[in-house]
Amino acid sequence: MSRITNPTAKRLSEYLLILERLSAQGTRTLSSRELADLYGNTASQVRQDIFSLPRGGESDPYGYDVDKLGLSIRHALGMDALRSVAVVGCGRLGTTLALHVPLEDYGMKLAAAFDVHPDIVGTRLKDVHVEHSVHIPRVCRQEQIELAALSTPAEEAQKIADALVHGGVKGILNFTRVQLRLPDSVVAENRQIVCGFIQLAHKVSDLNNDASADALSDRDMPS
Amino acid sequence: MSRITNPTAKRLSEYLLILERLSAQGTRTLSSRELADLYGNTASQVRQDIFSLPRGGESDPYGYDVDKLGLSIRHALGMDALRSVAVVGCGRLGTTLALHVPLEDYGMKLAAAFDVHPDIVGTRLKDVHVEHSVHIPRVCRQEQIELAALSTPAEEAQKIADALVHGGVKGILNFTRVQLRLPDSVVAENRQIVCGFIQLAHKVSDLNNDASADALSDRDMPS
DNA sequence: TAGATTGTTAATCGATTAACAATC
DNA sequence: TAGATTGTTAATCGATTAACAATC
Repeated sequence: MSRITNPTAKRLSEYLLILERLSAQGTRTLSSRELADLYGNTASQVRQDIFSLPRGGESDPYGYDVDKLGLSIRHALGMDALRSVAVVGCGRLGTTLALHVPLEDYGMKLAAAFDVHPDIVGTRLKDVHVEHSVHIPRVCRQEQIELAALSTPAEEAQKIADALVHGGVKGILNFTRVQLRLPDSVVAENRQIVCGFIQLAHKVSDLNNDASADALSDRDMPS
Repeated sequence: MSRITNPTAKRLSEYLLILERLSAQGTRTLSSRELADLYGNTASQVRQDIFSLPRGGESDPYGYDVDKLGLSIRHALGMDALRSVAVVGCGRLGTTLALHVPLEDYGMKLAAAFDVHPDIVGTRLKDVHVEHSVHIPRVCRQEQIELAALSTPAEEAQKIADALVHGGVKGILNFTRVQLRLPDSVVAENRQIVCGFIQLAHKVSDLNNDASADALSDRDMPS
């Protein structure tokens, strides 16, 4: 069914943030070119991405309706559902995830939280009480948890992941620095923050190289 | 120069985490197949990625030396440098970034932190004092900040980004939900956490669709 | 109408996978 | 040696870009 590839899904989720901002500012309509300029890609790619949505965008020579396009994206990306999410590892990062990520706005809700530390177990995070990680399989089944964010120390990560799988969790957003071994029926999305910094640093050096290469070729081949 | 494409750089940074873990566990050597199994891709892709490193891996029919390969990756990704990093927006997320991301292990160091809140300005984060965001341009120049993590509220994000650009910052790791407008000489890497959850949810539905499609075709075409 | 814009197909580009000779 | 493994080139696959008829 959903023939939305991963690169396209990534961009669609980011378009959605842009569309919401525009909508809040009162913009009713925009063209593929305008969205491309805001996002930093090409109008052609924007149209191709929208073309992959089951419902397309809107009308012909007036561009897209901001709100309708947003709804199309939500629908296509499965945000009509209400998926239950657990946060495992309620240290600084886990707490941040639980408190500051607006899951409710995107078809998800925080439905459980786990930790092993006695000072943290029993405290409250938003609408849930932090339970001990030994209860992961039971509570996940009870609450029908579908997705989990993993923000434990590296040492526990694989064991916790195994427990989540036992609990019937289908997707893990992995912030730990270990590569999880999971059955084929469960997907992980890696979000090691340090890798973000590394990739950024590489992009910056790349930019410098390009720039000096350009300068060089400008020198070598005078127009 | 650096003909390392972005997909390859992403994987290399993740290989590096795996290699460090193996090294700590005492593994001295591994083959492209072993790394592929751990990472979840193909041996061919691992070899292709390593082939793109200026220094290759190591020796012939014995696989790669774990530590040397790690060093090669570090070198290729520019971690020999010591890049100065600033965190802007020292709320929960910013504090987490400053305190828990092991920048020092990857050729970076926290060299400045900024916020606008009176209660936060003047406090200490690791080795730096949090300064008021109005001082961003000056302090960034002083401290030669190259990279910044942006974890402010959405409303301030663009203004802060402009200030960072004025301060000579070359790369921004953007955790805010706004798409930054930046000159061509500055790169951004978007890390909106909510998009991570959305993409994970999409992957999960995709998996379900595949599974039911498989079941269907199993039914339709008996072997 | 003329101009702008989409939807969609075709062409190009880049990234992944396959293949295999060389090596130990 | 035989078997395993790399380095590297070639083939395939998928994603991006270009093109353009249809539409208002």
